[in-house]
Amino acid sequence: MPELPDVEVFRQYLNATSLHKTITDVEVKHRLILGNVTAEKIREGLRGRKMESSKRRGKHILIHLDDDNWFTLHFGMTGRLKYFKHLQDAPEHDRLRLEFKNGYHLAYVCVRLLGEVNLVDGFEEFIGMKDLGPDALRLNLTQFRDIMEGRRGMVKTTLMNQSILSGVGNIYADEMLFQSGIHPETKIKSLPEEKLKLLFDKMREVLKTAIEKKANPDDFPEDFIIPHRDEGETCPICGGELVKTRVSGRATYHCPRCQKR
DNA sequence: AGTACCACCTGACGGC
DNA sequence: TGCCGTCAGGTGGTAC
Repeated sequence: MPELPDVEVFRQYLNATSLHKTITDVEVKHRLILGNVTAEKIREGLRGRKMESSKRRGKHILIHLDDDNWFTLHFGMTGRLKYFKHLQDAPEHDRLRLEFKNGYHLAYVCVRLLGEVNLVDGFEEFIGMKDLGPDALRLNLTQFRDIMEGRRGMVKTTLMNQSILSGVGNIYADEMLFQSGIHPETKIKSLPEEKLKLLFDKMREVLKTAIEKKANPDDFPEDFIIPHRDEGETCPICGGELVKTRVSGRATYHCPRCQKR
């Protein structure tokens, strides 16, 4: 689930439910989701604090606390947030749970424990620690060209490299390449200028559309490939059969007719 | 710089 | 029904 659009939706959810409320209790329910902090530090750092605002960089949410520290969330492959009142409504697999003064709770849910929470002094310090490239939605065409300049890798692998640009994952990489008519294994350096611009435009369009639709594939436009990522499914544009391959170890779907090498 | 492979985890699913 | 291999939208390390 959690690529840039999903994480942006989580951030909006957090903003709508959990800002400006005093945190009265913190429960770390599983240590594997802790980054460079101990359970003690998380508890001490959050208890009595309020979350005042949030930012997103790639697939990370950074929450500004009222003591000027930052509480960060990453969701791995299976993370999400859930705000609820009564403990009997607590979701399964919640790994961190905050309680607010109003009696409500915010759960950080992460089935596979591949996500991570952190507590850091500064925004930039965190970005540096994770070596995150510019956010895929806050990047202009010139910056995009500069970033891609001179790269010898495959286009899909490059799009998913969080140090080069952050936010694009396996699913949405497939979508923007499909919308651009680019084969996922195309070498960056062999992409003509206008194809690179098209990819930039489609990257933004796909991410923005997904956010508008609350990252729910059921509501995606008819011509999106995401709802058709499955064996034996057909291309929503030409009707041909989609092909599943593996690109840098990740399941990849494309339409051989619409995305020629 | 780029790639291939392994590892970290849990849960769902298909085959037998 | 139950066991087993395989796979899953992320990332990091290592070896080539």
